Amino acid sequence: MKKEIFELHAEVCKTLANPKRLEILYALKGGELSVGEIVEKLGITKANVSQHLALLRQARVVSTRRDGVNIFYRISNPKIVQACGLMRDVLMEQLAEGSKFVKKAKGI
Amino acid sequence: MKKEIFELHAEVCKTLANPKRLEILYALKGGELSVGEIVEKLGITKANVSQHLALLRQARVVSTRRDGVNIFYRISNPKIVQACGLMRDVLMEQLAEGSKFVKKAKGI
DNA sequence: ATGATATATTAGAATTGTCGTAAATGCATG
DNA sequence: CATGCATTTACGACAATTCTAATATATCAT
Repeated sequence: MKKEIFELHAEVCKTLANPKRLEILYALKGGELSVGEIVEKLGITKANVSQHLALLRQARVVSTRRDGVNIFYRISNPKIVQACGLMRDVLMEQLAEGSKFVKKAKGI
Repeated sequence: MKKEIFELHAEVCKTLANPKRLEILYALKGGELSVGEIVEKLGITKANVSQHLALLRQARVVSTRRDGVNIFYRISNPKIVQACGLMRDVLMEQLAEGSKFVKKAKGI
């Protein structure tokens, strides 16, 4: 019953489970960008950016708009950004906890 | 600078990017469970559940408590659940959109 | 210490993800 | 229609995941 939901959910997570794709998403947080602009901004190969964008598009995490020669990408749903923000929060808390532990271990 | 953050963030996402691990997480939403209870609840091999739990533990998504022979797992941070909830929302919206499209295509 | 139960770890095979190079497509302009 | 620019696709090499089956560790009771 719910198995398919978990699989779809995992697909979405898989799409977010790559540092370059996350970097692309965060670049798009400020508004839509063309492929070329993303390439320039992140310093990744065009082909590679295109491949990652294809995955993001396929998962409907981003949407596109063509303007002449350029194709502009934008984040489809702000909730994706929210979700990423929460995960980042968790990460930051963990890092803070981590340094606390380090300090504790060092007796500071 | 931020590259490491994106990599850590991707690690967290990778941890969530598996249907069985998501199923485990959702099982733990109702409170802590022992490994055996998870195995029973989800119908996955013990070894496999253990492997998935190891990954979740490593990513600090879950925490453990030993009580005699049993080890109880719980979700470390409620924000993880929140994030998953948002992603699921997006998914549901997409599914709704999808059926709308289907209806449109069929002329209903 | 031995056995019984719960959990964890390991090894190896199959599948999947990533990235680079090169070739291909789409669109605009001369 | 030929050329140039933006983007995508194809394909091969390599790394990472996932599963099963077997083995190992930990705890408790006897």
